[in-house]
Amino acid sequence: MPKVVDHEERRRELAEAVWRVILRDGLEGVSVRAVAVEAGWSTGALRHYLGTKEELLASAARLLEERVVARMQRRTGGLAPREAVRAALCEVLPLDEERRVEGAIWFAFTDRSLVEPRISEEYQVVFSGMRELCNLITRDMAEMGQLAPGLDPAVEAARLHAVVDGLAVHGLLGRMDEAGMLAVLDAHLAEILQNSEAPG
Amino acid sequence: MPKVVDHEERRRELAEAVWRVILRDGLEGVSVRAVAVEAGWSTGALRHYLGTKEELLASAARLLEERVVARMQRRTGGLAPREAVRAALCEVLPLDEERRVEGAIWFAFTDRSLVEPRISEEYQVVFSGMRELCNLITRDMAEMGQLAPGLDPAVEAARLHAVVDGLAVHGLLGRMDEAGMLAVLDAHLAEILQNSEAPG
Amino acid sequence: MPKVVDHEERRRELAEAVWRVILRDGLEGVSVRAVAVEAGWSTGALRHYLGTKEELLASAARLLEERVVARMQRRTGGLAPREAVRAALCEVLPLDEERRVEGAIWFAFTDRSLVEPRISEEYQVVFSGMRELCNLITRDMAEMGQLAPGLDPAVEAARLHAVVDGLAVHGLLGRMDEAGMLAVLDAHLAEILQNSEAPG
Amino acid sequence: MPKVVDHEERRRELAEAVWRVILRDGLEGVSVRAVAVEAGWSTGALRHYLGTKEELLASAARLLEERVVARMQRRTGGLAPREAVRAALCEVLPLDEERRVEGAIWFAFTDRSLVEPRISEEYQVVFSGMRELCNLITRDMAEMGQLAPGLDPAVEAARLHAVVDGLAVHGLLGRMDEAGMLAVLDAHLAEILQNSEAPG
DNA sequence: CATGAATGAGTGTTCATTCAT
DNA sequence: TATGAATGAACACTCATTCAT
Repeated sequence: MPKVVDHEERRRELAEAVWRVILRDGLEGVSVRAVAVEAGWSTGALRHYLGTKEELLASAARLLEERVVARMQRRTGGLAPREAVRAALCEVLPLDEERRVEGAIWFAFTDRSLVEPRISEEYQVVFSGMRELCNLITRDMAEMGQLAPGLDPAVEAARLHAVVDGLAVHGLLGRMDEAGMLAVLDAHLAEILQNSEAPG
Repeated sequence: MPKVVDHEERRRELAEAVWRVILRDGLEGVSVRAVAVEAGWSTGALRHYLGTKEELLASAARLLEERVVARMQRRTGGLAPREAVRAALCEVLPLDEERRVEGAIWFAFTDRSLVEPRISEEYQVVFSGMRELCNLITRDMAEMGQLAPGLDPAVEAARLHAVVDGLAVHGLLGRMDEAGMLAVLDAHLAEILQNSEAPG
Repeated sequence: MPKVVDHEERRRELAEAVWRVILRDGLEGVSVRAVAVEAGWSTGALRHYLGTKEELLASAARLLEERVVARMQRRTGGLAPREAVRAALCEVLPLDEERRVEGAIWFAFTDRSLVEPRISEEYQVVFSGMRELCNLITRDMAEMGQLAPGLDPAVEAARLHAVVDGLAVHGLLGRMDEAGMLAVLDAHLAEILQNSEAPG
Repeated sequence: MPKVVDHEERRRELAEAVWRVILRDGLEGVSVRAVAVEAGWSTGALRHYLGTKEELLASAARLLEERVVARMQRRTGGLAPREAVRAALCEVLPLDEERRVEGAIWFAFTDRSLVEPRISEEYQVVFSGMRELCNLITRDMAEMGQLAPGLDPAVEAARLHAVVDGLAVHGLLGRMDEAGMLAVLDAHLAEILQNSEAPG
């Protein structure tokens, strides 16, 4: 009877090893060997679960989405709609080391997906997930009467997405500090969202 | 008498070869050899003009800035302020093939500068140039009374920059078409800029 | 189960390949590729056993010391002190093909360690081993009353070392034949060592 | 009419440039380019006088002999025989920076001549010059009755040569300081030379 | 005579990948 | 399943040398 191995579990272990390597040596430092050593495996063993370096990185990308989504749910629970929106968006800004690492990985994949269609497919879920979140936000807010009058929810979703991703890029580049990112985000939310505590 | 060679011209040729390689294989695909082949030179010949790979990439980054700035100047001349603003910003959105190419180069360098401080320094001029443009726009508009009331020019410059770069990323990823980008840009400008023809 | 390989054995194989390359092309001719070809391996395979060129050379230097020491022990066993001294010193003179080869290796490393501190460290054991031998000889002879009167054992050790290394150099250069080297060595030993069979 | 150039003068200029490079970057740092830059010439210009790198180094070797001989003559003039002998021999020991550089070059050529017969020929003059000096010393001293009784002038010349070259090697290796070298040299001279002030 | 542009093989090293065990 | 030995091409960079001008 062959040994039973949980492939999915193994892949997650590997993805986490990839992350640790990225944290330590930067994204350029990711090599099959380095990941194997980090995970405490032999180089050959990786091939059973992740055939190529590309898949290795892709698994790290999948982990990215899982982590961000999980953290969003954890941190927006129980919040009022407006605060939940702000909290959710903050989860994709590089406001601390954890999110900076995620952002660097997000960015690396964004770049790669420009020249590698296969990465692009894998990566689509990340982009679409974020766009969907923005759509939900503007649509729900519109339904709740909290979107500023005259704004098109679809256009606003795209604009919000652009603002957030643009801020993330600038933050990752070290050209914008945490306070700066939050100031812009808050200015933007203030503008597109009605003041909810509107009178009686 | 030795053959006379215009070093600056050669460097430009090389920078263009670097661009072609980046477009084809991504920035990761840029190797000294690949650039030499692309330019039709021998590998050793590169050293006369660009000593290291770093310089090679830096020259490609400089070319980017030169081109965008030149085109902005060409296309905004003679326009009214508000139209000039829109025209200038459009020059960094991937609205046609030429700008898509530039955007891909911009993106590659943005990504790379995240993990390579040296690239980061060389690349700074690109980021700073764009940020400065945004600062000029919001400050001038504020001085002309065309910035919407209650907005902080500095924050708005950062927000505008974020919107534009975010749009560029989404456009480059093929997740947003030209019309979409323009719709968001126009929505944004409409919101932050006063209608100037609003007298008594 | 992976192929089992004796790393130490491999390193010795490699060290011997390094020797052959040094003998053929000089130490300057030692390249990772040349050694790989000489050993009949692929370039990449070397990295399993000897990570860098430095380690490659170091292993060749270690082999030198091992061989000379082993031969000295083998050939001085059972000899009377004075004959043992002569026999030991003869082991570092290029008196036959085997010792000429070793001498060439010794010389190459001596030269190289002049300009490369790292090599120098690795090579120290060779120099120190020989100096220690000379120290032992003069000290023991002094204790046995066989050192010529008025001589300082420490200075004599250094002088003996100089004579032997000088002879080795001249022999390696082909400027001195075996008989010449032995004549000088014997003259030197005759001078510094008392005639032991000198009683009443 | 072609420009008249003193080739010999040029070669000397180059040899001195080679020396400066050796002093600055070590012997490994000698490259055709480095020498050309140091001499203030173009790389191509070297070819007119010194076709290959080998010739470049050979010219530096010739300079070596000239310098040592000139210094010996300068520093032994007017000295009593015994002091002149000591002074002459000191000129080939690495007792100061100038002589250390000479020694390093001497050693490099000694090494090279082991594997490159052509260098060997060029280098012969250096070895033979030194051996001849030693022969002169022991023969003259013997004729003057200052050689210790029972010593064979020819063997003693070879021994003296070996001691001096051995000391030079050890000094160059940094394993023997100036005082140590002089102590050994003096011990050796004391032993082979009669005390001259020993009348009746 | 002299230039310096140009060549292309060479350096040590790293790497993703393959495969016999 | 799992190992790690082995491959060989690729990397940036250096170099002695050639040659058109």
